[in-house]
Amino acid sequence: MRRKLKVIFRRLYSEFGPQHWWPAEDSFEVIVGAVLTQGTNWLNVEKAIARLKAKNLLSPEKLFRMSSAKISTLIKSAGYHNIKAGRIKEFLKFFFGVYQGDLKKMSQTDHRELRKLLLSVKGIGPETADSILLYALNKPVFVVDAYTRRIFSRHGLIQEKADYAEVQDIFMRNLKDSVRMFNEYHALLVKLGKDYCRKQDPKCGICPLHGQ
DNA sequence: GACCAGGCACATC
DNA sequence: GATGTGCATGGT
Repeated sequence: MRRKLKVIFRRLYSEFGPQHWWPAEDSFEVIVGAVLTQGTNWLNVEKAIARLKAKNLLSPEKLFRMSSAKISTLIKSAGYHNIKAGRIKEFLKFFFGVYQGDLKKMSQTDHRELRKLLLSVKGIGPETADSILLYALNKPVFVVDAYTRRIFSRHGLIQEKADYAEVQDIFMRNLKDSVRMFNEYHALLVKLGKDYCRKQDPKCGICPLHGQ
């Protein structure tokens, strides 16, 4: 598996090149984006982020002071907006309650401990927590998403219903503890997923991993 | 109009 | 513990 994971990475990297993830200007934007993208097309997330930015409201302090109802109207394009507004507020309550809204302070917590804390926030599950850890705070955790599962199960490398921790373990046991590698690998899987491995994509059989 | 998208919590069996 | 369902907009 170790070798296979490396071969797949090299194949994807030579096909698509560096992905420069996460597509955001700063860490807080990553965090908001990580919540907004839950079960949602990234294009719809971008619209919501753009709206927050246009109104100069994409800051921890401003959103912390804002009502959920108000946040909800601003992020409408991202879908599930009532739910997600509440989730953003829940995160901010935790963030200000424990770290006074200071990203540096949060980043100083051991990442395994921080992962547990993030998972205790209602609305933050494993993928969102790991996205925050890896892409906002540069911690060495591998992010598993729907594309990762679909791609690897279609290529016979994992069981279709393998759970999150199981899939994550495969990557983290077999790859070096490298933030840069985890960052790029996940981003490349999403790229492959979007281009070739959507739910009923006829191109799936001719993706760049075919035959690997 | 149908189907899908970078999840998660909660109910029910 | 597994499986199903609600949450919702916008693109293809």
